[in-house]
Amino acid sequence: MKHAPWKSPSLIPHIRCKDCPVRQHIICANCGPSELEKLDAIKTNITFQAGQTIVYAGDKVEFFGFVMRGVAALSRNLIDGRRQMVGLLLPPDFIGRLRQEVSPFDVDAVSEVTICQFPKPQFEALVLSSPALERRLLENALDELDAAREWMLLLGRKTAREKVSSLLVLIARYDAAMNEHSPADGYFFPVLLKRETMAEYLGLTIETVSRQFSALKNDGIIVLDDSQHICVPDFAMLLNEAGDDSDGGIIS
Amino acid sequence: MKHAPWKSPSLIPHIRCKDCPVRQHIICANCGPSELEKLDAIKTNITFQAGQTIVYAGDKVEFFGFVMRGVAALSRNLIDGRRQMVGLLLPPDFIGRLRQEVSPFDVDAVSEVTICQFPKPQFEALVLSSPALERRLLENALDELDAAREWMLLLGRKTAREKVSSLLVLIARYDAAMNEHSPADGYFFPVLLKRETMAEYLGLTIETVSRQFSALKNDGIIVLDDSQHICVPDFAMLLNEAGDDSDGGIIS
DNA sequence: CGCCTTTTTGACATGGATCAATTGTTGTGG
DNA sequence: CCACAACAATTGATCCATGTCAAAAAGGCG
Repeated sequence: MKHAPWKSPSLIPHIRCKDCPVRQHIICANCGPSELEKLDAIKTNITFQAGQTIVYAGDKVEFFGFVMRGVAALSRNLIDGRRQMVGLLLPPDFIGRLRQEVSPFDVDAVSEVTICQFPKPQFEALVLSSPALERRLLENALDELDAAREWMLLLGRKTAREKVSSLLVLIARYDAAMNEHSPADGYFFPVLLKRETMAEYLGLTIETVSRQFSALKNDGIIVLDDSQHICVPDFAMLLNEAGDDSDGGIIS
Repeated sequence: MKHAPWKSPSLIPHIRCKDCPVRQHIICANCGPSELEKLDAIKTNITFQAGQTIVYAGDKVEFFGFVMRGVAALSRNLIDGRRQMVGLLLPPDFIGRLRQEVSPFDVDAVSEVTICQFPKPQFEALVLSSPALERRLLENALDELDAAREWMLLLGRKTAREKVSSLLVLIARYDAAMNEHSPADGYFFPVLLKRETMAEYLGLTIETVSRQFSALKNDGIIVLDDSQHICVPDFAMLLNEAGDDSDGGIIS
């Protein structure tokens, strides 16, 4: 992930804000036409390939951006190279930190990612002048905080089997939400992440993740087509393996 | 913690906003005298004893509050009673969630805690009318998010010894900050948390926490007076045990 | 002093990490 | 279409950090 062969990110044709595919869900949702014009004037669209690093931990971050498409991840390292993913960024999450010079995380593209970015000073000015924008940022931050805390429970207390099951539930739900329904029995979906990425997210090793997949398969909880496509015959069984308290909130 | 003997929380004499000890650091920092009057009219001060639960997970939360004094904690449970602390609340952190009915966490008092609370509807109206207040909330949320992510690295990848060392660094820094300086060699401080609470925070068992204290003591990293008071002869040594990347951000 | 809670320590079990080998997959050039 | 290289995933054998169970010490307090 961190050392993928270098390709430069590609500047893609400018997408006008009024034509933005995710505008309804992003910060600019409440902007009027004149504000959209202003945004258009200062933004840039960039696409990164899976595996590319968008920001290195310790880098000075000169921009502020939104994930428009794809999945990005925040990760931190310990001295000896141990690595933990600490956040997933899905549209319309934001990259960058108000009033903070350097990034405390690596930010990298898990899948192909398109971001919409703004020069930091101009974006900060924008935030000051738009309470609606600020409200958006606050709600996004609170959602991410809830997700982070959910994940702390997983990292601190769940077994490997529960961790892997929880991740599958998360992915299934996200995939279903993309298609505007809920995951049901027999649900079939692609996992998109490779074992290494899952391991970084779950605080496990690749080998343990793989073993848990095999175990869940043997126990009939999941059916593996190839290693990236999964069918869940009985969704309640999978949920049960995830170990969550029944009244627990929705994951992410 | 969860089953401490019941005492009712005490309503304490109303502290006027203009006399509030932490006002500079709290959301009301930017309010003028007239706004303070308004706040005074709707707020309540309550104190909880160490071990009392302020909010139970799943409860409907009717108020929105700020920690004025003491330490509170957010925790989540798995079905079988495994328990993980997912956040520490120190002044001026807030309790409650905009636009969210029920609490996903237990909130309980680690030490004696005084909170300043507002009825939810009125507080939400206040937020709508005050961009400064909203800005405060956003910054607080982003700080908590950073802290949560730092902790995810600890939970997912650190060894027991690194976890305990990290916690000691965190506490020493907090204690030092309270006294307006930085922890130096020979720094002496009280830990305030009992082993059980540390274990819940670190994703460990009580026994493992205790063993790591003994090990750190034997290795001369710390000197234990009684089990709650610690001296760090060489702070750099302790930092080294915490395993953080040198360029890593400040914890919490 | 005796009761209760907290902490420490010991003996042992085990889940997941580590090290290593094998198999499967994808892409490339002949 | 095959051969080969690079990568991804699985599986096996072994080790060790941490959990578990149990008992002993150390405080705190009426």
